[in-house]
Amino acid sequence: MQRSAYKTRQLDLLMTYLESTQGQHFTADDVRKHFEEEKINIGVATIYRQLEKLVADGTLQKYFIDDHSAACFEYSGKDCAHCKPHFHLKCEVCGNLFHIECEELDQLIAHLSEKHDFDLNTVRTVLYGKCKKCRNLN
Amino acid sequence: MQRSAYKTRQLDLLMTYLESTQGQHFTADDVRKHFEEEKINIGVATIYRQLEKLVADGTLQKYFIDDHSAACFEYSGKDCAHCKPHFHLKCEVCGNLFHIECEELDQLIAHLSEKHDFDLNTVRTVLYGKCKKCRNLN
DNA sequence: TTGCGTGCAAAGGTTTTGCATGGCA
DNA sequence: TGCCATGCAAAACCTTTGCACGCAA
Repeated sequence: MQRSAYKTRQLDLLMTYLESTQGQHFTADDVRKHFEEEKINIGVATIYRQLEKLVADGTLQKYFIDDHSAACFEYSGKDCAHCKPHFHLKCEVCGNLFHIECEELDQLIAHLSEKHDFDLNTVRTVLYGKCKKCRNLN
Repeated sequence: MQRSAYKTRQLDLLMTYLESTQGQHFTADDVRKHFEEEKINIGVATIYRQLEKLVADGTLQKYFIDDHSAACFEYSGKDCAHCKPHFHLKCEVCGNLFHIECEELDQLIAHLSEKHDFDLNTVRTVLYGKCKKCRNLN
């Protein structure tokens, strides 16, 4: 699916919001609440539909955290399209998202491709675990 | 949370089913359907409640694949064959899920731990991409 | 004018919860 | 007997869908 063909008021407002998130994750409901606070009426269906399009065209990243809770989105921005492949580490405890880029992971991509015939999608993949701070808590 | 204090008929039946899954993943609905086929009546609530307890006590692992679909469970069992860290590869095209286990990935775990201070949760983490069959389609 | 985007409400699927009953220890 | 487990149905929750209307190009 492509990004919306039409430039609508709603898409404009949504993009402005996305840019304000500064790479932090948010849910569809966060978006809804944001516009509710701003007293701007945008239907939930529109939010879900636009987010889905933005995920499809790579502007947003979508991933899932715990339980059966809401999906998380992250705006990587336009610049990110030109970045080297990098990974996301998500801490299961504090929820922080870390971006890492290193040779070891490039090797992993090559390894998966050569030995397991698998083309890794680094944008979508999120590595879950415990970060430095949280691994030392208990 | 601890495993059930009481040994009930339902828990017994459930454990038997889990052992039959041989480390393959399944959903709560798979369990429900299994007992439906066997003409054994076990309420959905019971299934969810027992699965949750088994996750809490480490007997089951729980992870999430796609979208807003059902959670996946995996029985690691007493048999250590399935206890070893392994990864999930999910093909974004055909939807197949592959379980892989290899030295390269063990190294990745060590690398993340040592260099990035990150304890990877291999069960929860799902690597997305294209499998052998699907990468050759276009 | 064309057809995509929107809003509303209803439906859909998965999981949780309230409450009375059943059953283990 | 005391509590936990169960079953049922309803509710909760997030997300998708149908449909008529609005609006960009």
